[in-house]
Amino acid sequence: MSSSTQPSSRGSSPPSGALPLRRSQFTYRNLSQMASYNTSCPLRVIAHIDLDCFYAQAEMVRLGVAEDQPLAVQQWQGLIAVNYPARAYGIGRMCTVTEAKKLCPNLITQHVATWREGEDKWAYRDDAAENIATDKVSLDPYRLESRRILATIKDHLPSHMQKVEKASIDEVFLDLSAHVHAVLLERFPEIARPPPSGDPSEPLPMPSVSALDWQADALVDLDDEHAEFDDPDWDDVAMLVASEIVRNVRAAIRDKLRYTCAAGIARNKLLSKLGSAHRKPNQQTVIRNRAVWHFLSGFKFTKFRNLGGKLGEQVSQIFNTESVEELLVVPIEQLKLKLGDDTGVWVHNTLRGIDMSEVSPRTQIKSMLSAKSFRPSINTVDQATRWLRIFVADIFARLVEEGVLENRRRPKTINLHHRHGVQTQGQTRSRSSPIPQGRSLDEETLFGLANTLLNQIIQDGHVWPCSNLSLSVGGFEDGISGNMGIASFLLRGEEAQALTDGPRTRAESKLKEQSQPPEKRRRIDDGGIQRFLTRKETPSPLDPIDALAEDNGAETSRVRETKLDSDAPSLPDEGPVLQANDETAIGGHLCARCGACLESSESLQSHQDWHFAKDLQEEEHGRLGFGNQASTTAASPHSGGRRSGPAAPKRPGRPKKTERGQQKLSFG
DNA sequence: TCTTCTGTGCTCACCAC
DNA sequence: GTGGTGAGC
Ligand SMILES: Nc1ncnc2c1ncn2[C@@H]1O[C@H](COP(=O)(O)OP(=O)(O)OP(=O)(O)O)[C@@H](O)[C@H]1O
Repeated sequence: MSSSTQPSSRGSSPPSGALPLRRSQFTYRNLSQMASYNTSCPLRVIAHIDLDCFYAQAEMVRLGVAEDQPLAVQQWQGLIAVNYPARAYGIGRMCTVTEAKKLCPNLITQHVATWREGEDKWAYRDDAAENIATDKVSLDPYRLESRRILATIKDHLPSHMQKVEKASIDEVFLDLSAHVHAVLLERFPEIARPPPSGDPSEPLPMPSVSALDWQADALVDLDDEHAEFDDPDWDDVAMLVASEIVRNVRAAIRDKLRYTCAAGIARNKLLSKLGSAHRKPNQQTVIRNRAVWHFLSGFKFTKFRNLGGKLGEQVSQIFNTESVEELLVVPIEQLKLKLGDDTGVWVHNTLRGIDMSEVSPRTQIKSMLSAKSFRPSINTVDQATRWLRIFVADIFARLVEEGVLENRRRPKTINLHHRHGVQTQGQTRSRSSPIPQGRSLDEETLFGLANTLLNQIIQDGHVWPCSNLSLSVGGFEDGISGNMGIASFLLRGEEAQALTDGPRTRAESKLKEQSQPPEKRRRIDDGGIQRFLTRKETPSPLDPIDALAEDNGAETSRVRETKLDSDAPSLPDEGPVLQANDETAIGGHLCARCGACLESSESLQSHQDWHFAKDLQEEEHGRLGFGNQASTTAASPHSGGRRSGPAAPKRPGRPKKTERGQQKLSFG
């Protein structure tokens, strides 16, 4: 149990006993894997940043109230966010406004902004709570603040190393591996040189430091008895560098925007997220690899991502425990037997803190929804139509804020959801339609489409009473595809970033983990290879990347099959990934530049365009302070894409990905 | 304090068809 | 591609 992720094996197995000096457990290859964001790199460093009581802070900033002023954000009669000073009074999300005020008479309860019929903009209104029947909540102030915060975070990372995933309105993941790699090479010239033997599998020398100075607010989790006896190895140093970066990012957020946040730094998303929740507010937690087991063993596994719902419930029922420690003794065969192969392996890995999921460099939204619950229900077409106007105003304003009108990135579909009946029960129905792409998109067009959808729903009958309506638009991601001239590669900001990181992003989306209900049995199979080879989601420049990602089978199989190691601290990963045999076996089109195999000549062309754009970008940015040439390879598809494998254990049961994973297995 | 709790208002991902 | 569900913030 403990031993698998324990550093117990740390330092005990230098590959070559003949070396005179103590060597790192990591190799030169491991080090260079950082530069390419390889998900199985044992030196990978991921950060999770979570804003403290976000909506409450947003209101504090907007209103300019003192830091220690208790404040809660009100939505109708409930509280949706409570700041820490107010929590000290025992006020929580469950409280009603009245209860909360009783607990703390000094409490500010700020109602969220609302839309109101006849007004052309959302506004903060004193009488919002009494107008639940006519007002519609607007969460836009928080979305706008979220964007400023995201921009500040990005601004504090080197322009070509902004691997940032917006995980929710107030959370981001950062893959700091390449950034940390660059810093390491600068600070430790001895590892910037090539391996003396010329063999990348040679162990690195140990870091030339004997103790690491973890700053006061970087909270290092305690290790068990033996841990601190070992000198720091490169993974510890990498975490330390990352914690400095994160501390600086947090300082920028605080100094420029006046927001505080919690952060977790660890080797993957799973652990960094648990880390950020561990000490709040306004603190950061580092979970060094050697501390992983100790850190996890105290948890209930139901706190882990994807185990908080039905799957977690199922697991705790079957094994009669919610304790990580107790479940760790269950053999993988047993987990596979009871949960299915994929889910069993996924649970086994997750319990050990193993998570190879990618930080997807995505910060743009994919859909937008505007909704209203009716209490009491509404009963006429006229009422519904008037709500549609408000939804459209809301959505249109948000589209404008997104810059959708300027960009070519516009939604492709519009969807109306309807709930029939009273309260939260009742069946739901929805109708969607394409948004015409020829002409410019305006509010009236959207309203017309929404009305058409409403009429369709009405025609199907059983409409009234209606307890909920929502309008959404989606399909944004296709906007950047289309025909790809060179010009379309010369995008700024995030779109350019998306292109740059595309390979890895796409790789992730294939094999990464997904969330899924245990019940859905995944079929291993069938559509397998064909589907794998022919899949075409978006004809975008990202595609080549997909192709690049395809060849990670070997790694995938290795991981899935047990050894928790590649993501485990004790075993630096050797990646089997060097050969391109999978691709050639598939019979694709090879890129002369990086050896990637593309699905078609068209994909190859796009891929080559990508290289071109990437070159331009690098030229523009110039070389950053790398100690050597590593930066060239850092973001290039060859290293990153091919090697980086979604060795991720796939998530619980989901079939589609599972299929792909299975495919990969058959390849590997 | 903690998504062990409410309800509402979101966003994303997956699945069958 | 369309419509339904689940999970999380
Ligand atoms: N079920 C929900 N319904 C509506 N809004 C929610 C819900 N859960 C979370 N939110 C909103 O999303 C924001 C982020 O949620 P999160 O879970 O991170 O808690 P938080 O309020 O930021 O507090 P913490 O400091 O514990 O992170 C919150 O401020 C909150 O208002």
